[in-house]
Amino acid sequence: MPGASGRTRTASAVPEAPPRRRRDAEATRARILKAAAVEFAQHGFAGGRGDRIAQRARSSERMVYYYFGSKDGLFRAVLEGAYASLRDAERAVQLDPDDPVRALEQFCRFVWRYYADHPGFISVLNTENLHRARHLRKSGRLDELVGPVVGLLSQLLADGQARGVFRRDVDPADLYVAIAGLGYFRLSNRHTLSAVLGRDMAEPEGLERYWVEAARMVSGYVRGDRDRL
Amino acid sequence: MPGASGRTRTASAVPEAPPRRRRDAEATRARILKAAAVEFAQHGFAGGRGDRIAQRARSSERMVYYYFGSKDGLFRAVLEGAYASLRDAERAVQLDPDDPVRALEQFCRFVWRYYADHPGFISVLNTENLHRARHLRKSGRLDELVGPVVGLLSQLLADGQARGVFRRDVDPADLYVAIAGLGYFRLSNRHTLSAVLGRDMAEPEGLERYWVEAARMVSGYVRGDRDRL
Amino acid sequence: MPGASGRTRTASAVPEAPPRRRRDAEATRARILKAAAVEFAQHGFAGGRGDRIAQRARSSERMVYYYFGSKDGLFRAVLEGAYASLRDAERAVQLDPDDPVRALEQFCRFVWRYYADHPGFISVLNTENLHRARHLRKSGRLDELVGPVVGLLSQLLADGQARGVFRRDVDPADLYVAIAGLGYFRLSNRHTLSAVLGRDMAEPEGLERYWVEAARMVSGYVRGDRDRL
Amino acid sequence: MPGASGRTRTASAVPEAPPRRRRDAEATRARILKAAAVEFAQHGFAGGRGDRIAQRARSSERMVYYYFGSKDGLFRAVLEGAYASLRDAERAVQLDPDDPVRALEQFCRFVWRYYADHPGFISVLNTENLHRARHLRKSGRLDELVGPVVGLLSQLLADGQARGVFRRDVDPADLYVAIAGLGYFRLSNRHTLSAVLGRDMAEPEGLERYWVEAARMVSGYVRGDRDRL
DNA sequence: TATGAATGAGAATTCATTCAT
DNA sequence: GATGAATGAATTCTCATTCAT
Repeated sequence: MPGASGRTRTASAVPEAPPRRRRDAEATRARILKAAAVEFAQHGFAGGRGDRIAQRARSSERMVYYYFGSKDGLFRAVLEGAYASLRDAERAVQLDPDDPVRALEQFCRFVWRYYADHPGFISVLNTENLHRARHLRKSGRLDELVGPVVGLLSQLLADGQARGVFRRDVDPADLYVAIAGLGYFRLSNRHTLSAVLGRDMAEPEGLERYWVEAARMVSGYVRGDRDRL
Repeated sequence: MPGASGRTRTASAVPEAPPRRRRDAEATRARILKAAAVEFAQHGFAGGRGDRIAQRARSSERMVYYYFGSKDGLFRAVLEGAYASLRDAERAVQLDPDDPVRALEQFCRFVWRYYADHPGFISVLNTENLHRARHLRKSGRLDELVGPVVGLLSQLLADGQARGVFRRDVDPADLYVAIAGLGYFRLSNRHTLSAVLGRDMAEPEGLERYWVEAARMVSGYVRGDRDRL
Repeated sequence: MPGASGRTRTASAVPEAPPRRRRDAEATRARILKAAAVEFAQHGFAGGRGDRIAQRARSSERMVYYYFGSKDGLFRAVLEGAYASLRDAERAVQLDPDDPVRALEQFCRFVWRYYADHPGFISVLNTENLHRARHLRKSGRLDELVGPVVGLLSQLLADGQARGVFRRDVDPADLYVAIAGLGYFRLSNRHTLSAVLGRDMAEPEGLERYWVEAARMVSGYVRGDRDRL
Repeated sequence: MPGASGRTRTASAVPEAPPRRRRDAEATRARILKAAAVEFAQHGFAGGRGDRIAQRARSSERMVYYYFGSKDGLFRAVLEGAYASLRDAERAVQLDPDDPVRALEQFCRFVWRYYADHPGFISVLNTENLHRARHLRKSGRLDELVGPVVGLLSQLLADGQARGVFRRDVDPADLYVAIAGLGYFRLSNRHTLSAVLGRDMAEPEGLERYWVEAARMVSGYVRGDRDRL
């Protein structure tokens, strides 16, 4: 658990240990949220257990309710956190401004790598979809959270179109869904796929090879002047 | 349940006999299985409730245990049923034997339509992945169930390659994953996507438009001689 | 606890011990209901504890939910039982058919004695009124439960009026409320009254003396030709 | 709270001083007490919630404990307030000193109207009786609070007896209980009575009609020389 | 005087499962 | 083959209250 390592009881001489604030509400809340993210990612919403969350957060079940009100409230906070993290990452993406083709590949890579690096994100999204997005719809912070997602891709597309390297009849949202799907499914369903195909879907080399081909697929499609099927 | 139908004693000639006990048992079992499929699809494994299953099956919780032993056993049966249904559908697919390009599109369409027509399949797979495929691995019927999935696509690819219309460096399993992902993700995550993108991801016209483009993407890639990105 | 006395483990020779039926659902249910009546009478609805009920019923909390579904359901059952008991008692009252004045006094005595003999009835009614009769209104068995209450008094009044011994302008329902109030309040509020008046309101002699006067009050009023105040 | 008002330090001459702290404290305390009275009247003691009280008082749960020490202490304060209010109202009653019969009716009317105007009083008394008057007995202010209640009626009775219009064998405490019961029960049990009798027991016209008859009943009884039943 | 953080104990209710016939 | 009764162990959530500043 990152951040948890430095929390020693007696203030040691180690200077980078942050001075534990009074009765550190923020830290307690954050630990609970983090623990909940792990728990829900591992077990889903219905399978997520309050006592395990409390234990992992080195807090009590009571505190979970103190800060988040209910299991639903807690899950909503986890979900919002997941979207907020993605948004923050998106804001930090660097896309080559001079080469739309390269930028598109960078975009794909960013999205796919994000999925690979954040298995909890996938799991929480799947769980939320099982619940027909009811937590998300109750959130109120939706607009704030969703961020640039498609915007980034739209710009990129427009840029490529202006430069004449991308076809003009591509719907940005649909393209986004396609790109996401190419990366998401393989990881989301890696356990059943691995069982069925007899090959570990998350294994780095295989994943890299897949991403290369997937990027080719996307790129070819977006540039794809000639293909009429 | 496939294969279960033939388990009746050779039907006697007496027509006015009341529906045989054996039949009732099979029917009860089938109703429970069906109800469980719906329940697990709607609520996941942990969220699935025995009493609701019993009620929907017009049976009792006791019978659920009588026939399936445990909740895990029941879920496994549901999962096996889901794979068996897909396998049966796959066996029935008709692909144009003379036109690999067309056959590839038919293949994509089949897969995607299957997902659209069987939302429970998606949900149960997601649930099983949350559980790291533990039911599937315990199944024992895996080989029997998985069926031709990739085989079909491999053949198709080989055919197209032999005819010189498909590139030769395509990994069938990876292509399968890509195709599946293109169709799966949009439906699997339709609730969060709909909330975020403000557009119903499962709406028929939008879906059709998306499939057209996705098929183009796949087709272009597989044929895609020239594109080196 | 009536009925509980004979429940010996090994069937003794005592013939009046009812043979404990198989896994006696009816008896278990009845024990829980009885225990709940005591608990709610002592502590009200909110103050009533499931574990105490289970313990007193020599059963488990789980069984409470098995038979009554919820705390509200249990309270409703208790309430219905309370009304049903009153109704049964009312049905059994013997009023002098030849002397309305005497019958009226018998009626009062019956009502008041019922209150004195069933402190739990008073307590449960008070609790239900605190809850604005929400359980009663949800009951569905209301008509069946309420029974002859006012009917009995109406008849009695009509009889006395026909014989010329009762005044004609008496509203039966209002008279019922007055009679009930005269007996109910003293017992319902006996603890605060006892504290304030420094005298035990439920003490038999005092109660008897009070009833005599209260009956005089009612009787004088109903016969009370002359008094115009 | 009576007597609490004079606790400010002798007001300084500085007029532009912000509202004094002491005053704020009193006001907060008063708001909490008021909110608690409403809460306990609505939900009883066990059902009364500290957070709702705090919210209604625009204060915090912490303050409730700050001022009243415990839930029991708070309820005791509410109860004492209820009795104090009744006592104050009793002190202000105007009874016709020249006409005992009229005075008796005025007394009844006062008591009954007080109940009708203070439903919270009834509810809190019922709650306290459920708790066998334990808060009242712990109060210590009992004598101070109970006030003239029966005294007033005793005097009235004595006066009427001296004038020869009231019978001499009436016990004042019992008469008080009878009068109170006549008015109390109808309102205390109005929800169940309304459900059972199908008529709103608190509806003004019906209530007035009832009171007229009840007063007749009391008056006839107290004057009631002749009636020997 | 005031308050945000924290909490142990316990509340109602549910879950998957087994017993006994 | 079928079923009603029963249940131990959670599980979510609440309650009244205290701590630390």
